[in-house]
Amino acid sequence: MRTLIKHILASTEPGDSITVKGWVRTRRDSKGFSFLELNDGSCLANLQVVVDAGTPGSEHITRLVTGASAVVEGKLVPSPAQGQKWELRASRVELIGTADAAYPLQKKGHTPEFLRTIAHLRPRSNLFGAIFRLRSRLAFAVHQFFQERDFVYVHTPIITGSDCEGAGEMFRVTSLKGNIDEKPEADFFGKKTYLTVSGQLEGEAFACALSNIYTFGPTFRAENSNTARHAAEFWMIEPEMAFCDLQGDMDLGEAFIKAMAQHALEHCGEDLALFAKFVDKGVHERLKFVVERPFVRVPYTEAIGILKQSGRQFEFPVEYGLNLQSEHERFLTEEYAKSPATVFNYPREIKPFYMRLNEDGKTVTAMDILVPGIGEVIGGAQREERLDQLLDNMKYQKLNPDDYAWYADLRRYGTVPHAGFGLGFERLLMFLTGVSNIRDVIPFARTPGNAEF
RNA sequence: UCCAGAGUAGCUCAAUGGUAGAGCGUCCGGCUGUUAACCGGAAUGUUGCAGGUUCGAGCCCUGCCUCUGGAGCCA
Repeated sequence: MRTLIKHILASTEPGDSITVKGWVRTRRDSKGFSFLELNDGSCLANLQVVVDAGTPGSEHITRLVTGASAVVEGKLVPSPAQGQKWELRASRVELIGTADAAYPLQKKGHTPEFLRTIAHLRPRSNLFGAIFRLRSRLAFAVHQFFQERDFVYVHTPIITGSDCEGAGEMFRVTSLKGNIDEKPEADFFGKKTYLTVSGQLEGEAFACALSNIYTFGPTFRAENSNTARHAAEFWMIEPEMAFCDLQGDMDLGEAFIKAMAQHALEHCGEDLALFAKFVDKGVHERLKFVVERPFVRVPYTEAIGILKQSGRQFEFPVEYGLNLQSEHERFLTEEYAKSPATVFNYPREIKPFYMRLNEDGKTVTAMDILVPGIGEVIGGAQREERLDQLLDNMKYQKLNPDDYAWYADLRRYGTVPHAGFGLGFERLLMFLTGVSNIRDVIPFARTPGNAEF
């Protein structure tokens, strides 16, 4: 039976007849025997295997090169040399698949840019193995966080028929050939359909029945964004809470980010250490800081005042009614707050129709959580639960109420105050790892002009 | 989409307008309980693509492509 290397390395005592299966990272030959470094992806560390000349299978030792796959049986013994606690003394080696001289991964470090061009092989590198193990672990943490709080996981549709959610450009889904706009009624769904840009509206429907829900799934934006923080396909987490206001929403967002940082520190130590070494020296301090310190909360109007009085020359103007630019967000979180910052109560005119109008008639119950280095990771709001006001908001934003009839029904029948937010999973991962390009925290990135693999 | 920078060996990078190189990797040999081992030797190029200037272009000019950083849009 196969044992994963992470379990072998965690052993407290030696063992007989252990079987490992994995890929050779490097081989060092000595007179009469060889060292193999075997990795199976279960952890960052390799297992050192000692293969004596004459061991069954060792006749193929020269083909057990970097990148080759192998099965090894042997005894786990304490290593007599420095550098590792355990080593496997092989009693049998089986070459499964060799790798020729063209195998592109060297023992030396590669740049993430180069590894991106071989996305099918990069999970075999230390860095990307670590990133994707952490991604998996954090996906688990997301579910754990919400399930422990009695949130119900809702699978919102990926194909959607509403063409005006206002969250960005959408990808068209069609089975038509030729001119796809000519007869939408002849299309597969009998109307124009798109890949979802957000599960929020559907999430609200379920929150208005199951109380607390969350979604966690792929989301698509057809925007021609060419930055290190945008992808055309990304994973979004969207909780929605019935009987909840903006305060509760901000509390949840803050608790969530803290919980994710805490989880990474507790469960991803070995991989975090690699990020600290090669990606971001301060990753541990940053995560601890986020866990320990309360986030700073600033109303939008106050944020504008802070920016104006900062004495700082900004490239973009700071004025009430204008969106905060990257440079403004960066100042607020990195220099003013020196911690994550939550900005709330934004002007009505720069936010979508579904956000709740405040008593002042000018601002809405929106909130953004900004983190140092990344900018916005959470955008959320208390939703407008008053039917009349919702319809008024649609008119204000020049939207057609017919397109949102079912959404308005949620206010027509048993409406409740409710709130939620959206969080980009990849941006969270960037924050937790220090990795600066979104293409490097998603297995196969989809960006403008790039759908390789 | 806009601004800036960069494309040279498998990778990371050198190369006054004048014969295209190094380190690593690869291959061959040696040495060693080794640790991104070490020592010696060898092979490896349409200098991103297409034009232009010049006696001569990796280098200068024009267009295109790709990548990187920043910006916008956002998560």
